[in-house]
Amino acid sequence: MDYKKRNGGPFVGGASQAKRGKTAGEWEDSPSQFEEELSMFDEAEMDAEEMEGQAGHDVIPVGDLFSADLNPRWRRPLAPSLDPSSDTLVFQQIDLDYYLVAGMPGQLQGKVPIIRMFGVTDSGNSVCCHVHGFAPYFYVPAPSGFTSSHLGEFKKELNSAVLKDMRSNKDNISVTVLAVDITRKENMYGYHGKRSHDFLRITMAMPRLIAPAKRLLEQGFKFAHFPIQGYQPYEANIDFEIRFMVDSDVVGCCWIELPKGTYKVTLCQYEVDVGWTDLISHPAEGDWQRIAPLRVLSFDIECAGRKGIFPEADKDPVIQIASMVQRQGETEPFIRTVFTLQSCASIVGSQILCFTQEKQLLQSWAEFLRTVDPDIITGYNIQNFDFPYLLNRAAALKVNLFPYLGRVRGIKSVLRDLNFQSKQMGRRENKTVNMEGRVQFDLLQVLLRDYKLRSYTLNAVSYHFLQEQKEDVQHSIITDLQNGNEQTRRRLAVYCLKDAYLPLRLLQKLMCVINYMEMARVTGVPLTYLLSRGQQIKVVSQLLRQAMKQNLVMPVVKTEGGEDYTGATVIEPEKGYYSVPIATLDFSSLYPSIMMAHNLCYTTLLQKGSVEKQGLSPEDFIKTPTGDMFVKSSVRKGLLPEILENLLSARKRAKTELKKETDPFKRQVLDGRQLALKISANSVYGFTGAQVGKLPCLEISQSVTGFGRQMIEQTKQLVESKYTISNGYQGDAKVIYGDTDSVMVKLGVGTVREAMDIGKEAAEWVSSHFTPPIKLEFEKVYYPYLLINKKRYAGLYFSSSADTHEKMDCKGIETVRRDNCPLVANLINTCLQRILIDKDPQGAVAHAKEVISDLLCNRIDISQLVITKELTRTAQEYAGKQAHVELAERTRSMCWRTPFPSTHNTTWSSSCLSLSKQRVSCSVSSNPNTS
DNA sequence: ATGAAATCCTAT
DNA sequence: TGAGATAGGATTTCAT
Repeated sequence: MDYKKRNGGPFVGGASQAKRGKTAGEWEDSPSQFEEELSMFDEAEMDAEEMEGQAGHDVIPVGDLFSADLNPRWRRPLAPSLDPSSDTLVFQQIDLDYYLVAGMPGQLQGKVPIIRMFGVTDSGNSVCCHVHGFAPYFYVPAPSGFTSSHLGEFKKELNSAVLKDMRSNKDNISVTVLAVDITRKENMYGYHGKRSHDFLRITMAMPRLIAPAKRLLEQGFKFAHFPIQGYQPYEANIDFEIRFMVDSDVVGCCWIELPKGTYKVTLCQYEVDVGWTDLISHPAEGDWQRIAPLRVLSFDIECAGRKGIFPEADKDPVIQIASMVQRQGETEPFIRTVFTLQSCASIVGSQILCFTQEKQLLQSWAEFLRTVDPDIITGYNIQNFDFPYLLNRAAALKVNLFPYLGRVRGIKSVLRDLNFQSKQMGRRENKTVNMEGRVQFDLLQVLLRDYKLRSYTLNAVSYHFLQEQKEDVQHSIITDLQNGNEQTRRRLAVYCLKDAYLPLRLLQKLMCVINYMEMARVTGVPLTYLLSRGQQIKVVSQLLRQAMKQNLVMPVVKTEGGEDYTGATVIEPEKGYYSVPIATLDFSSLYPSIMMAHNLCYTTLLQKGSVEKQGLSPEDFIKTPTGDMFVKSSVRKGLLPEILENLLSARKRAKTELKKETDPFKRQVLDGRQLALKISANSVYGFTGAQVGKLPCLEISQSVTGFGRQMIEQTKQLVESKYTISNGYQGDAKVIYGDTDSVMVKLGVGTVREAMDIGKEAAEWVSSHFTPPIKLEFEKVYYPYLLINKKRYAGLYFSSSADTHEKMDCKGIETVRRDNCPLVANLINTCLQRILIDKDPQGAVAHAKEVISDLLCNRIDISQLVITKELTRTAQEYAGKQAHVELAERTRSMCWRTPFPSTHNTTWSSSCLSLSKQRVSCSVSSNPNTS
């Protein structure tokens, strides 16, 4: 039930320590390791391919003009010609949007939406596929007495109401409602005896007309002789892209086939048109799990800022842009270039293009991007810095051909501010740049979403994941390097290249592309949604797909924050130091398995009075611990349990396939898949409890936690009742702690081996008391174990072997918290090691005293105390604020308190852990004068 | 001085 | 116009 990957341990914090700056003159001495790496690429290519008169390390002085023809390798492979009447076209779709065009013949002056899918074929050719004929729609229940004879009147009245509602009608639309049909559907919210009703399916001309039509019908609508009434809308809040994907069974990043004779080619590298019912979507199974050779571009820019001032696009020039391009699945970038302002000495393994005018540099780089035609663009903080800066700079210099960065000719890329806020991530101001057909994969955003780190600077992150760092160039000297000679500019170019290279390496190491693609495939949403939207859309997408099979429709609910509901139980800990093995038993996937075991779903919920109304007998339904009622699966199987079963069985399949698979690339895909499936299963519960959400249902979420509370209590009692001396066991078992889905048990045995054996037996025995698929599993043994408080403990972790511990596991203690400086984390960590590993509490106390005394006597270099109190603050470095660290207060009160009741007055007693009370506090202040 | 409320970040 | 959940410890800030 953890939602986020964790930072490995306390010591990676050192990553934020930059190498000491080199002094001037040291630059030219010896090539850096990175330069050697670059030159290796060059050699590899010299061997691999005949040089096409285009050396990899050329310096090209492009004085005025620039031509993509100079660089044949930038282009995509030549596209074999395609005959729509005899060839099928198969491609992997990676992005999807829609646009409006002047309407079909017969429809005056209106506009219709066309879905546009972008993708890549197996041979690496790009595809832009226009999907015609799909229109947005929503549902309302048909009023009583409604027959097909009323359709015309309803449509006419709604159409004129929507027209009247429009403030202006610039497009001169005359038809807003395209069609109204009667269809049998059932509301998915609540069990009503499987009775379907007449619904009106209202098809609108454009996606943006859905909202006004919905509002008008909701507020009260009158037509023909029917009385004025409000209509409950259904599925009127579904993004058009999702609507299309659900209806045509397309999932994110799946392969699409256009059979021969169904499409036509209109333009260049496979720009095709097809009807929406003609395209074939392949489920991501077997061969269709593969990934096309996507082009991934990573880039970084350098600006010549003024001393101490963060670069401003209207004043400070862009002086270099480094780019690296790699095909997904390959290990090295095949394009490595730097565009520089003024001359620059050559760098083996990369191509340098020098410009005398900044305007030409910018325009040429845009041309370069369009030529390379990347499917995915990455970099570090490109979303909030590089792209906005480039666009603003191009606007300031009036480089009019610059801001066309997408794959659709003529669409200008514009900068917009976007406010994104969620309870999870707080309020975050973001910028966006539209780039049709390309997925922007800003590595900083990925890391902020998926990893909890102490620092998010590129340097720290690279060190953490790659044990590698940036080239050593201080921001403050960039302008000086630019104003020097071609050697100093070369130094800058190497730095810039590395900043483009590191994101590429990280993307590969963390398998971001694969993992995100698998998530898109599993949940059915476009790749871009995964980075720009929250968790809910993924559940909505799955829910709609499952609902459609059963003719169920999803209501639009008004979002209204209500009362919080009760969550999980945390068993009161028996605090203390345990020098005996403690077994830990966990319910695996607790919340998903509760929902499956008890068939909890919107479609099975019995609302007030339903039992009587449906005439249900007590065997037909259950009453949950919170008093809510749901029908059993024998009456109707819920959608959510179905979704969860699919996810978990698919995960099991992926894991068995993973065991068999030997190809490393396919293994990565499978591993990404099983991870995506697990995360997806865990987010279903959160969706039902999200009170400001698309379809909250507190009856479900509070029942889930209610069952959970009951189960953990029962588990405690079962274990303590069976494993007793009177039942022939070595000791009386005692549950000393438990949180949500786990219990820590002192079994009264002396060895890890025994604790494991009894633990396994106990888990199995307890499981038999619960409804499948609920399952309690033995997970690990802690020996010894230090239980400080609720959600705060540490212990040596045994699971695979009874002989050696795998790690020292710390939960909730300062060592894992990022709001402490590393000094405190290190101190506590050392103390814990003394206590748990060396079994020497006096040693721990001695160490703590020593550190404190060193601190008080100024024997500790306070530059060690680089802290990142919160990640937003680190992120601010990108907004230009230099974090200046100072030691505000050396220690607080030096009191030593006894943390445990005197019953535990063992040698442990005066625990060093009380040091957390006197932790060193550092304050971070903004000081622009600091270099 | 003292306690309540707000803030932060973790556990699950 | 888009946002997963609650429990809970430790510390800081604010009000009295």
